[in-house]
Amino acid sequence: MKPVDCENNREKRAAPPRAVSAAVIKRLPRYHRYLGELLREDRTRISSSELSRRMCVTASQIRQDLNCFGGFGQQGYGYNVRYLYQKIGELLGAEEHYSAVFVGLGHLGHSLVSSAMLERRGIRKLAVFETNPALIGTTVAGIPVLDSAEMETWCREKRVTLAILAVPREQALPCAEALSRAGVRGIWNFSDTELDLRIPGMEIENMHLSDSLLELCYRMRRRTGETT
Amino acid sequence: MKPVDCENNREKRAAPPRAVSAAVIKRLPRYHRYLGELLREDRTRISSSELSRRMCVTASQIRQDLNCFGGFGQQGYGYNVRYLYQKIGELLGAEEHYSAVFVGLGHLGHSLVSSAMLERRGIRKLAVFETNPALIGTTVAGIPVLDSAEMETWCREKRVTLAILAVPREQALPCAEALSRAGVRGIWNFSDTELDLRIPGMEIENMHLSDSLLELCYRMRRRTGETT
DNA sequence: TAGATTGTTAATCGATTAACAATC
DNA sequence: TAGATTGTTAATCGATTAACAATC
Repeated sequence: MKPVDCENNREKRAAPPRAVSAAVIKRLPRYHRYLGELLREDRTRISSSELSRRMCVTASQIRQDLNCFGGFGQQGYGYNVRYLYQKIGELLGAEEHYSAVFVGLGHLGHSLVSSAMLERRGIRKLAVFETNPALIGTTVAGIPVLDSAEMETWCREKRVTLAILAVPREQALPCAEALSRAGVRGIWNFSDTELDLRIPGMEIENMHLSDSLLELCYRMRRRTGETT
Repeated sequence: MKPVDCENNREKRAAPPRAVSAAVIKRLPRYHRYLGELLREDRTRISSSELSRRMCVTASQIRQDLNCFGGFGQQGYGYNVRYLYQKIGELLGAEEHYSAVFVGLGHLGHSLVSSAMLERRGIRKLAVFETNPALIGTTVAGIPVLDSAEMETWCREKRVTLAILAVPREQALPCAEALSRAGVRGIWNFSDTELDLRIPGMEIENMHLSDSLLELCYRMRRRTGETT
């Protein structure tokens, strides 16, 4: 596609600085992780080539990726570790202070509620929703367990933006729809089904544990096969 | 790279039927999941075009992907659901009956031990390893909790092939190395660090929960940004 | 200034899609 | 046989890598 040379064009470019591909976005958290490590090692600067060796990617790719978001580096010097970490963190919305609820308190749900990861990302854990009456009214890791029946109204009132979904497959879609109606904007989905395409306007990240395990099994088998 | 036309070439081709790309492999579990769904709906046959509509991919891609492993379909008919499900299941090693151990009994480790997913894939859960003396000697979901100090010897003796790693970051690498020495062939890694490149000869599948969460946060922020 | 290293454009590579001949 | 749909080759597209001019 050739750039049409009308005046508006310049404006358009400014707002969304050209669409960033999904491949690049998927790599951002990894950059963030490695920069965090460098920070812990008290490194102040790093070049794309040194980082590339650490991360086992090409230096070209690092420079190309980072440049999607603007010039974070400095010619002849490299990248300032703290600054770059900070910038990527901002891109990732690590400092947005989202409000989150959990849906489903099985083993997995329980462990996610108890995890410190969300706070570390500045996410507030407001409540857990469950259908089991034996659990409603209790607290888990200091978070109140509420009745799923109240979920939609409650989330709308509290302006919840993020939900962590760990319910059985059958309940996943109805739950997601209720969350969508309540104005929730993102779902981190641990239920073993896909919601992606069925709920327009909702950002969904599917954590398919079993897909991941199957992929591992495939690679293990393939490797054995090689020796045969 | 041009194929060198020596006699050996033919033989080489036969054994690994041409390398299958990582992109294709990553898609296999998803095909398996959708076929499982069709099976539950008692569908006997499906065409690539109908499946493509369901899965929101192109029919071309489906046919191309499946053909990496041989002709599973039939011209003019499509694919037999049960047969295809079975075949992909075999590819994924769903029926290999691997022996697995768990390492680390934090919240996440606990929920993984308690999950029924592994049995469903025909994987045997043999033991959990922990350093906390208060937990050693107990059982979780019927699985004995053993002392991590015994891990290497124990795994070698029992010919463990798969380990599920859910330990703090610092312990991840030493654990993985011990497992490698014990002859374990694959690690499903839930610790927040990468092992990939440091342990040759071991298949590793990293489940980076926090990377996944960060990616979701990025997309949520981006979407809000669009409206601005 | 000279050396280093980025930002960015051009070349390469691989993956996806389209097209169609083979065949059930 | 005619219709449908795969298997497979060719065309397109996008992502990665290489190269180098800009510049700190």
